[in-house]
Amino acid sequence: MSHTPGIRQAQKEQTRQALLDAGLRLLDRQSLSSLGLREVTRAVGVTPAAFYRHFPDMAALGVALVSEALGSLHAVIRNAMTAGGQDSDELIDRTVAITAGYVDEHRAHVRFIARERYGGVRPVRQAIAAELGRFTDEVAAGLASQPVSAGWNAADLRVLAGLYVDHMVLTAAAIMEAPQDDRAAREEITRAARLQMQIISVGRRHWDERPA
Amino acid sequence: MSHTPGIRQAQKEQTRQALLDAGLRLLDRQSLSSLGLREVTRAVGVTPAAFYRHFPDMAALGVALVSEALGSLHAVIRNAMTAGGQDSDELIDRTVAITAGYVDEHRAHVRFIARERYGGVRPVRQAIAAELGRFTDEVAAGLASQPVSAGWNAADLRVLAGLYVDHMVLTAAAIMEAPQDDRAAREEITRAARLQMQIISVGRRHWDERPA
DNA sequence: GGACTCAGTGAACAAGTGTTATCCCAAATT
DNA sequence: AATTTGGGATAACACTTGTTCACTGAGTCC
Repeated sequence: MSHTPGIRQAQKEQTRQALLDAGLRLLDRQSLSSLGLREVTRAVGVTPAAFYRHFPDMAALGVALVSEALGSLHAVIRNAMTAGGQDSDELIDRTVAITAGYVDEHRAHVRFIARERYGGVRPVRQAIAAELGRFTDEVAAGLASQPVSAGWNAADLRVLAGLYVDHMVLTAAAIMEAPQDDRAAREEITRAARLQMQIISVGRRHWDERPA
Repeated sequence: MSHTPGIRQAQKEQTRQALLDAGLRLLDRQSLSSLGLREVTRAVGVTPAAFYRHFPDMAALGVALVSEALGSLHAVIRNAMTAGGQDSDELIDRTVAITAGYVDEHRAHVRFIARERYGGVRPVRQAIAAELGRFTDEVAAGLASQPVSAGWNAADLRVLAGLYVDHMVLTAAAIMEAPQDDRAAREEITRAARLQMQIISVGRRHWDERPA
């Protein structure tokens, strides 16, 4: 399908992307449920009616933004988990560093996800939940392939993975909320995030030693 | 101050409360940044101009809702932490049960907090962050008074407390998002929440045994 | 090279919005 | 009993909003 690129499709894709970009930028200071169609088209320099050539409504634009924000993240996660040193602390340090780096490069996307995860637009909430669920599956699969996971069943491993994923999202949100230039605050946040991940990991390693 | 109750103040307080109630109800399907002043006054049956007798703008109403939602929770937390059996699993079960019960009784408030924690209205975000910070302090104080906390310094204990608080908020949000009558889904969520708290608690107990 | 497709235009629509100034009248104060 | 206070009503202000419709003109297809 879509056998011919064509000038036409390229131009359409271009203004579609412009709508997404403008929308994301305008969502800096408000949430999706208050973002107006005219507001977006005005920012792009296009007639309000043109919006309907790309999205049926703002909710659809929001769902497209979810894909844009989270779609490219699967590869990152897989890399981070499978790569390199088995040493737990180093893996944690790297995970937090990757998270922090991702926030710097995709600040607006991170804000959007944090804001709309429990936001006022149902289809967007569902899209985010579905995508985070996929992340959880991938993390669970990664955890399962580690020797420490002996004695864990699949269901419990997914719950553990969910804990990691939620923690990652919260950490990203916290970094994003901190003033961009306040290095001390940022260091404090990443320190806390590392510490929390370490606590969870220790709990995982000593899981079978818990009191009956 | 406010030496006389007076019919006047009582009536004022009454419509103020009506504005808060109507606002909270309307926030079921949208977020604060899209909630209109006229929308709220219409729901109460009052003139738009009357709104200004109680709040300078919608952000102020939002901040008031934060107090209403989280202000009464401090006592609950203190009770839950100090009360009863030292047995860890039982404490966890009770904590999750209390959380679930709270969601049932204050569904709209929980939704509001989850939605606006990273929402589009700065003063509201700050109010929520401040209140959750106070919760974290209280939990940290509670943890400090437990024997298991030997060898933990205050800063790290606060980070651990933050992990518990964030987990509680996420659990409440998850319960709230599940269909109200789907008992299976709800049981699955609370099961996961208990398991996750247990992992964290095991990590805490075995903290000093982690590899150098 | 002529027919067709379709992204974007321009204009009009019926509502909706926050905010202000002025007035009213019951409660509070003296 | 006379005066002041202040919560709420009324009405108007100048905009903004989503959606529709027939249209134009460049890109595509045969």
